[in-house]
Amino acid sequence: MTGTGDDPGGTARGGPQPRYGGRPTMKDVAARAGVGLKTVSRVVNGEPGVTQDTERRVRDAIAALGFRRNDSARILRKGRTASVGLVLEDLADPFYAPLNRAVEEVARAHGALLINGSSAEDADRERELALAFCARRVDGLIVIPAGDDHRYLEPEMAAGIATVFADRPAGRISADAVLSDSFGGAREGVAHLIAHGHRRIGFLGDRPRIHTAAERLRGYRAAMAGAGLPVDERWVSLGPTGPERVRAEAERLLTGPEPVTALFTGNNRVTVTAVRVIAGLPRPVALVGFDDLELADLLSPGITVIAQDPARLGRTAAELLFRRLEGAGDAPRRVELPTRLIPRGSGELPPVTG
Amino acid sequence: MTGTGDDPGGTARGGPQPRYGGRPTMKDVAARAGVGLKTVSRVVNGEPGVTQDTERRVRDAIAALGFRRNDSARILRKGRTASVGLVLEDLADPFYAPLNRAVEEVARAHGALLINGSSAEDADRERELALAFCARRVDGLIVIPAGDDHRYLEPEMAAGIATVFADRPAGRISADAVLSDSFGGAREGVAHLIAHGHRRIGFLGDRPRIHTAAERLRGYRAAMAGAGLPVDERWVSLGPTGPERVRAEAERLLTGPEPVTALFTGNNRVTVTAVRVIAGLPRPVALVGFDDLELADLLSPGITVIAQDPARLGRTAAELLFRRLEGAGDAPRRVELPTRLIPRGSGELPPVTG
DNA sequence: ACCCGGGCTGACAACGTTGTCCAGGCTCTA
DNA sequence: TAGAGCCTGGACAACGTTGTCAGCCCGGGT
Repeated sequence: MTGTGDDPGGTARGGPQPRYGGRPTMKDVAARAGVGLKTVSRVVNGEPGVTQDTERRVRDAIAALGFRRNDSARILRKGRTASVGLVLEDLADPFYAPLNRAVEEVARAHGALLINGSSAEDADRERELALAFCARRVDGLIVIPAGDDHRYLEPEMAAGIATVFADRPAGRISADAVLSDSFGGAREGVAHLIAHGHRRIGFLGDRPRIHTAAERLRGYRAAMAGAGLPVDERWVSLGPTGPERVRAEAERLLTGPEPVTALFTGNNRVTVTAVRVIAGLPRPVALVGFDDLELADLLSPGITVIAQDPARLGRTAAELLFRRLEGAGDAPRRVELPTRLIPRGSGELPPVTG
Repeated sequence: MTGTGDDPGGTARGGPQPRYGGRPTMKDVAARAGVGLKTVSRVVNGEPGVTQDTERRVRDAIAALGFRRNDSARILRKGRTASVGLVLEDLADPFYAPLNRAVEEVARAHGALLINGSSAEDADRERELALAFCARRVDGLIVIPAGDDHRYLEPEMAAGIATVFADRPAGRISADAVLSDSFGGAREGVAHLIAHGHRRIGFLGDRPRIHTAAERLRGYRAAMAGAGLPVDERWVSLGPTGPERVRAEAERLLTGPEPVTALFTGNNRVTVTAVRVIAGLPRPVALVGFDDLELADLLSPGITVIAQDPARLGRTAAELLFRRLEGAGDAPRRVELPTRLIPRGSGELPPVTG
């Protein structure tokens, strides 16, 4: 009898089930409560000017129908979406995940939802995501750049979508950016190795078109130059950070007639691979890595790192974003957050050859 | 002189700039191109029935005004949002981050965006997030439950929002769920310790109202019972997984007159803390942990774990979700994914007392 | 008896898009 | 040359909500 086939009501009890396919609307609630449309709107939004009795009737109707306000319509009408978009490289990366979470917390504190996506270090995909978020009319956008040309965002920013870049600066446009001090951090890390007696230090980093990678390389060179040490270009390896390439490069640097006695690794993925390679060698190799790692203190030796604070990076970027949304209209700002050297053993090993 | 000629190009120069506050709309584009509104819509959506010449005029106008379709309006009109919501415990948790990413990838393959949020293991916050996503009219919802009563989602599900639960089953409603075999995994892990000679095995887990925690405890008891071993209730510690409590409990189990010789830890956070405690002890303590850890193989001894595959969990849940969205209407399904024991050393240590 | 003010309420337009439907002009055929 | 049929383009309503504004009712002041 209650066939699912031609019975429109389907789910609930009897009563005036509205509109076959969809959900009840304020109009339906109004009809059931015997009030006007706008009165329902007032109740739903907690606006004043509704008597207790009317409000009760409306609330009963809402409960009976299972009404929930359609935010799409609300957004269309009001123009603000109370949502921010975040484009990052990889949601699953242990460096970006805390950043993601920090942005979420700030958004939440401002009553906004978070839409996010991974660019997979692909400029086209970054663009595609950012523009999709803009089409959804996010109020603001935080971008961790994969590409190096962000002019495509100019119309959106001009149209009022606040945009903050994080971890890396924007390319070819002027915009807010929140960065870590990659140059200073790398310089400090390499200087630390030099201070422990190393002269032949390898650098394993990401492709130099990535801003942070270029900065870290610059820091490496600055530290070497500052100590009056030459850099053999064969000690420098830049490229994709997949385990295979990094493994091969690490092995190349650490074997052969004149191996390096220490490695500086440019980010967490590279560090992990390098640690695995070193673990397979008979002699100890000093290592300092950029980015902290969970459990880094439990290895023997512990891994000495230049730690960034990804959560702080995200929080700072999000706070700047919301300040912009609240009207701060001064010139684009560039915030640089400090890094911190955490000595744990691997960076304090003396040079060993052979 | 390029083709754009003297026309106001990108952002904002002269020209018929419409509507002071906002962005250009299809109406503005239509006016500028000298065509009807619907023709613009057709061009934007790649619908047939527009001559090349007209299309060019429209595209020029779009470029000149910096028009981008407002997806809020589109969503309102079409009823589908091409977005899915994901409620999980913590975006930054190394277990959930890959799950998040996997859901994103599947959503992307289906042309949908992802909205997500962290419940922080709080039932109210889970509810708040899920309902906020519903108000945005996500097409589907993936929930990693924090609470144990999901009846609040019934109206939404009845109204057509497909919902899949992941990692833990729904409470008090019937719904799709994708789980790991917590019971079997824990039983196997504890049996592994027993097989290596342990008789006094401690269990450090999360609050038992969390389904996975209860299942893992059940697995522990089953393994002990299966070997005919008694369980001293002082060996079992359930509660919040903050480092302080876990540290105190681990120390309690491992010291005193009759300490346990091995630990089974109920999730990645607990494992990490337990490893730190053990590292501070003079004698070796065998350990098997639920959930894999990055670098677990590099510790000495390596950490033996029961590995789940969080990415697969997310992928499976998302695929099931989209199957539902494409119309699969059969009864709620419960998928259980296997776990895998990865022996690395810590689980193979013999019992040592003292 | 009349008017005024304030508190409630509802009718209506608007947000920007898409689906429906019809008009006009063209080509093709008889 | 007229009629049929196709192609292109536009007018209009609808999606569900909120802002504006006007109307109603009631009590109190004149």
